[in-house]
Amino acid sequence: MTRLKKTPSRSVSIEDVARLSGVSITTVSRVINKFPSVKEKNRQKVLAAVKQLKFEPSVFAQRLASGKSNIVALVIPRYEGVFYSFYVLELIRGIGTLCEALKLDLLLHLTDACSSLNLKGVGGIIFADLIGNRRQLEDALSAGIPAMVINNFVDDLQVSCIAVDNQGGATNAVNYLISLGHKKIAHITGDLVTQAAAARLEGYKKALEKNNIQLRPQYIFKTDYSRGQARSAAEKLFKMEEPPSAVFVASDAMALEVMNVAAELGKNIPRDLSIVGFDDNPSGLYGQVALTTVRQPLIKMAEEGVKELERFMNSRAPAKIKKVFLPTELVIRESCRNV
Amino acid sequence: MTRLKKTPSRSVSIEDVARLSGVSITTVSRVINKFPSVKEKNRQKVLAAVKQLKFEPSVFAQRLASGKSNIVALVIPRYEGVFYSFYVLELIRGIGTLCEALKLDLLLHLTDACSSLNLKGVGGIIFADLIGNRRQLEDALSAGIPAMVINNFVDDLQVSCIAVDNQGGATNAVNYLISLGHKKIAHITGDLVTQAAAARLEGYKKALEKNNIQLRPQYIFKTDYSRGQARSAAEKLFKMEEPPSAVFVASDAMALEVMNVAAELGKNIPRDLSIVGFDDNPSGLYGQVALTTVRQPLIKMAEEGVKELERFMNSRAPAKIKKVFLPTELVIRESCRNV
DNA sequence: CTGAAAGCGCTAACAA
DNA sequence: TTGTTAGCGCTTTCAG
Repeated sequence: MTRLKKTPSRSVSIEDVARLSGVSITTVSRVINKFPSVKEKNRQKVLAAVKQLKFEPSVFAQRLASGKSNIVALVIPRYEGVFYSFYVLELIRGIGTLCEALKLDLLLHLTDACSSLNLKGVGGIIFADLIGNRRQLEDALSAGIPAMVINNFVDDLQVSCIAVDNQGGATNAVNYLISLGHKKIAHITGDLVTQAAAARLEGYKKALEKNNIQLRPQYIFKTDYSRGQARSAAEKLFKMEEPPSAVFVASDAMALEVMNVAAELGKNIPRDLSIVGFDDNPSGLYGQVALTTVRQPLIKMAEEGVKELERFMNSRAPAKIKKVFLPTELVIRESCRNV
Repeated sequence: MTRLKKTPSRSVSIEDVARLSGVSITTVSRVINKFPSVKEKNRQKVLAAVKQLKFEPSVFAQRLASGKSNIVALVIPRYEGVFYSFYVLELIRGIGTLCEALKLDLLLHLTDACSSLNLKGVGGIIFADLIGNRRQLEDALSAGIPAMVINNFVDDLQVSCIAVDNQGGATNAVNYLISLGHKKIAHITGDLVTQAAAARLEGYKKALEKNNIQLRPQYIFKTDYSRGQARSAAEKLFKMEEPPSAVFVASDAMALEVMNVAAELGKNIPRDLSIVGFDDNPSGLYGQVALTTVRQPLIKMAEEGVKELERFMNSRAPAKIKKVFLPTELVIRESCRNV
């Protein structure tokens, strides 16, 4: 642990500022906290002293005295595979950038499900996904700490959440393929331990059902979101006696891998296979044929999550709980064709 | 800002524990901080009370009173493109996981170069890369805050750093190609604003020079690490009147894109082109032909960085500065052939 | 080995 | 509009 103050040169405190500017400590505090009641002249004196002394208030003292915290903890379950996904980084990026702007301290917790978080001192918590770590969420809730869940719809707990409408997105994607005349539509799932992947599978099924297309179990390939498993799935798919004419893939990264396999097998996209991905990962634009995909508003989800949490943190009364689904958008590019 | 304590039920403090266990506050504090001098019997009483009351010390009070902080700030420059790289996520993962284990609070700062960090209260800072934000580092240093730089070798500042031997890695890669008989070796660079990409280019040049192979400027393709630019580079490369027989690519992601382009053009890897990447990104394993690459110890770099920083934070005396290069490892797989 | 007392730097009533 | 006075919850001399 580092000593914050060196023994000889104590760092400047609010008292030094008060002395230099000739007002009381309280007044300095008021200026710092932007109380409107301070006389302009004093404000100026204090501000000048602050600048001259390069004073920065001690956050610890502030938090101790006020009982307030502007620390936001972001909890990411460290399950196998999260770290090879497009979305975690997008989420971190979105949350990190907004916290930076809002002057919130972002505490990153990569937890496994069983460890318990040190909740004391954090002002609010954002749970990114919920994979085996519901207990951590329940702990936070029962400790009365403002909490938010993103990328996961939680309907059985009193907590705000903001998730992507994965099922709707998947349904749209498959409906689109159907509208193009496809009947033999496969699906390469993500890791079904995640809510998102499960919902996409559900959406796929719904779309087929609504259109009276019989579901063929052999057209569903379960994976863990990895490129490796996407590759095996694609290889099997192309080898089927009755191969599908289209496939809806649960992530762009996997969809790209399917395209690679196709290229290696001498298949043409979209002539031999129409493909729709999910994510709107920029990588999808770079291939020879641009990938049609479902855009999910990750950055928006991250930002809304932070804003909503901040609302909680600032409201004296327990804020109203909101559970929202963010819509997706089908981005039609070149990887599908009419049949 | 959230109130940490509800008005009615004050959270349990050290005083409650002292009262319940019948000793002084001081003794409780000693037990918490594992002072050896407490009588075993008292220790037990205190520990029992702590458990019964579910007491957790307030980190703010601790920090305020002791002047110590176990907060580690991770500063990542938010420059265009970092967030599409393999390495940032690896770094976050490595650092996050270790901090979790070491009970250090990880504060994530995605900064732009010009904003100044709120350094007050952090116990130590890790700078991941240094891109336009040297001033932030200098500020930290002159504020006397323990700091570390990772993924960037800094030789003109009194600061410990731990970087990957990118130049050596690149040289090895190119030497390997040369040993296979290649003379016409191209290089697709990364974003030369990063030290890593610049060093890899340097290593490429060194290897050619040492082997008396004349450098051909038209064989060097500058990119920003994006797949898009890798694609254009690859397309140009294949169209050259005298195309190279091998290419050293500054990242695996880009190398994979080169392979995609090759497949689309009906070229075979490694028959028509030998490829070496950089990163040992797991994606490199999934293609039809596994990518030969240079493995860089990202997780190790992250972990060493945290450990080194902790050493700083714990030593009263200014710790000795270390500047280290971590070696890379050439991972030979299937994407290169003899000529 | 233990405890009393003095802060750490700031905020928040309450007066003035 | 401003200042006085208590703390916030813990650590740390310094006596005992």
